[in-house]
Amino acid sequence: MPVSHQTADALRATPLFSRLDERQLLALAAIASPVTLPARSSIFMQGDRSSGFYLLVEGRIKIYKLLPNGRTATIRHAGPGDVFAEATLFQDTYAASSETMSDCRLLRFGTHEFLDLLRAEPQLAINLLAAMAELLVFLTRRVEELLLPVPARLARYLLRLAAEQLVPPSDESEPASPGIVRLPTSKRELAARLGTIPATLSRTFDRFKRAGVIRMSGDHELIEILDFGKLQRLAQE
Amino acid sequence: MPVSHQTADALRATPLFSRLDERQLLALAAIASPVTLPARSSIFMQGDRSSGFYLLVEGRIKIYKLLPNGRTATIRHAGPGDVFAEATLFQDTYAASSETMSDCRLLRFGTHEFLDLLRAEPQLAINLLAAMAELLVFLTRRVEELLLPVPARLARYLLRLAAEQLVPPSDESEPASPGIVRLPTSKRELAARLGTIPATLSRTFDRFKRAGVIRMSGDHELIEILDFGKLQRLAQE
DNA sequence: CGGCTCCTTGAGGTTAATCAATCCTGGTGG
DNA sequence: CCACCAGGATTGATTAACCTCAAGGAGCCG
Repeated sequence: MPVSHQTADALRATPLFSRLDERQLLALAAIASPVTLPARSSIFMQGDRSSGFYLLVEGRIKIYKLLPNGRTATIRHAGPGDVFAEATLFQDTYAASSETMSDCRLLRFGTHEFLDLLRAEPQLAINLLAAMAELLVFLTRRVEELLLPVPARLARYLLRLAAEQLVPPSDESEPASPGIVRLPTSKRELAARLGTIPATLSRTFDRFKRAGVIRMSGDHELIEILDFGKLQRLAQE
Repeated sequence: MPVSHQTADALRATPLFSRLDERQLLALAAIASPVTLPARSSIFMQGDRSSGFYLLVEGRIKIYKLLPNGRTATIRHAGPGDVFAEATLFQDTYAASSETMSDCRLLRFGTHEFLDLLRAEPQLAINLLAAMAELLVFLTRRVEELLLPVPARLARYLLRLAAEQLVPPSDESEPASPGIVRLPTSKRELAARLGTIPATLSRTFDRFKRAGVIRMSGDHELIEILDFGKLQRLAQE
């Protein structure tokens, strides 16, 4: 079984490529280059000449921009099944930088080859449009959120996390207790993701704790939400 | 000459629909509904059931979200030739609200009809992808900018304005003097667009004036950039 | 038991929002 | 022609949020 076989499996599991038939999947697999990277590797840098976009098969990555003052603006995080740098299909340089946050397996699609495929397969183009539409909505919300105070941003993040983890793929052990969420990143990364700094995030968590909204057990990545109502109120600034 | 004829003209002038042949343009024109709105009209509201997306033929509009605290987050402005609410093709409600900032002529494309066309015309899908890619880059920059201090945001805005107005369609009288830009919106709208409030914007303009970076003549919408270098430095935080 | 790295806590300063006048400027009517 | 009015724009004083810098834990691995 050639590499492209397991590649096709990964493609099949991706919303972007669902609704494609075997023939189309194989054509895709044929132009996909598998990439494996350890944690904290740079995938591409803002301004680099674009060489294609990526499907994240396994691991977590972040898209960010370096701010002139040395800080970094995290645009978004991505996990398995997510596609990133799609915009590069129509731009000749990357508009942001990207780095793995854990060990990652990726598939890279060369711009030219993928565009050819796109022209031949309307369904693929439409799926990509749908994926980009989702991203647009996400970024729109992101802009909105940055105008809210930090506690509201954190509250919204926690609520979203809770909503996502309520219906988990659940091929895992824990039955995902309603009020308990697991932070998928370090506090440092979360602070960046929320547009703030670790110190402020820490204090905000503390305020939530003292307000009886959340509780943190020994494991610092587990957060129990005690009062959804209050959290929702906090999310409204 | 039916309405669809002048509609087709408007379509032809739009990047999104360039590269389509006559037949395709007419098909598009057939499903486009002309809409005329006076200034300050609501086009759609966040949460409304989506009824299609828009091409702005004439005028200026803004896309914004109402924040829980009463303020509003301006996501972006749009002008003639711009398309907005494209994401709605794949979402069943509008993710943000939209309002005219001046008298406007628009073309509305119904979701269902446009999707049909999209399936039939790969080139159309690819053009739309390109447009969405551009928007993604724009929103990415927008997220980044909101993490910069207000003076840097204003500086970047002015620099972008200057860059745009350097190569104007120039079917107008003024030869677009190198250092003079015209604000396309009121200060109030600009403040919202920059994620701040009029008072702060005013003070920031004042700082720029006192630093010898800009000058404002009698007409308050005209700004002369005296020191591009300093402005660029300000844009870097 | 160091020596990491990550997170937290503390003191202080800066930015920008808020609240509230005041100032223009253009339009209106006396 | 000028007084007046309404809107936006500016300015001022104050407050609150949050960043900065810096010092302490706390866990983890050699």
